Amino acid sequence: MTQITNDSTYWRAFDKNQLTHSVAHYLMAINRLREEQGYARAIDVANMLSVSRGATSLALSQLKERGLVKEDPNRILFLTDEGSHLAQTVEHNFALLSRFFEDVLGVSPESARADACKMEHLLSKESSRALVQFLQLLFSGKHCMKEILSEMHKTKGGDACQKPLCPLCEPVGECLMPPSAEH
Amino acid sequence: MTQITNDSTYWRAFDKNQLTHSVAHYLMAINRLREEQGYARAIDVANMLSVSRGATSLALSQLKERGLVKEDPNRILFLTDEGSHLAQTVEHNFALLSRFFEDVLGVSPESARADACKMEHLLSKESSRALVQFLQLLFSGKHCMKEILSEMHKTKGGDACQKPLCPLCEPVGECLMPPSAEH
DNA sequence: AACACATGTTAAGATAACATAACAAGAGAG
DNA sequence: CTCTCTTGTTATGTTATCTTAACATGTGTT
Repeated sequence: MTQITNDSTYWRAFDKNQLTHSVAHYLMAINRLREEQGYARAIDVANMLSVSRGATSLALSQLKERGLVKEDPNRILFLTDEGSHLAQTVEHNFALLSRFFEDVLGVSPESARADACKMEHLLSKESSRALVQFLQLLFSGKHCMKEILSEMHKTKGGDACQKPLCPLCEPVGECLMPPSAEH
Repeated sequence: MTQITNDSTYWRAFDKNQLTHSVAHYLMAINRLREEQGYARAIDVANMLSVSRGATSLALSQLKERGLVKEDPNRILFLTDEGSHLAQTVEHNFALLSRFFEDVLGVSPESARADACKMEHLLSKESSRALVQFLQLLFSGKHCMKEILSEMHKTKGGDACQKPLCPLCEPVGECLMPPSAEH
């Protein structure tokens, strides 16, 4: 019985994510290119993501195999329904998360977007749906929702909690507030 | 001018994260082992994370090089101050995120933990601090905070918004609520 | 002392992403 | 028609993680 606690193998769910950060961005790039310039070629994707043509070529061939991307006879790329659906999901998650970080938590726009970008492809559908509900509620304009939002925006830079831990930190046994030093 | 929009190279901040998902878990494993059984050897870490001894040996030698882990003459592992600090940060982020998902958003415990585990090492300090404040506020017991929480817990499974988009979805131009299909 | 088991290290191979660079193929310029 | 530029593909190398398997070492038992 060497194994005392078991993180077991669960922490590696991360790797087995069907949707990689990089895959998500290839799909979204195709999406955006088609919206913004009407079409997407491999070179356009490479430029938008600032990766080499070689990397793009390899990535796209996998995406074609997986049935997420196709191309027409002139090598114009497009997303299949499945690819399109995935891209949209990730875009929505990005919108939700950055909205939450920026407009609810009051984090700086750059940091909000950076964090959202890192997590956009990791949010489960369940959490995504719940987050939509939550944000709808907060932005419903109701009295106490406004109160919360204004409270968050004025109380910049909270403090660590003291000896009797606050209701948030109490179950953990120590204050969860990170030290204020920057990154 | 092939480059129309620029995600530029910003989306790859993800990769350049000093703290990898796997590094975070090696550090936390050492931490937990020391707490729970008083010491941590490589084999214990391997067992806890369900990875091979080989992988663990390689990972640990990198962590030693980076000055995050050391070992005593009997090969008992311990974290340096820096390693310990990193581990604690990630643990706190996990606690925060899972608390948010489960107790605020009302997501199932498994899903909450899985999502938190994927994102724990990605949350910026800025967002982490803000999230602490926000949760402190929500759990402060104040009148309208209770209202919000109870509202979230009864309105399970919200709906897509209709023609005049709700204040949340309006800036995006489409409803952000994902389809209710599982996964 | 000799063998075996537990633990740690090292080697070789896999996968996912990237880079660079060489090669291929089509399109327009002359 | 040939030359060149653009675009895409392929070959090779790198980094980070993981696996399996072979090797090394120490400790305890007989």
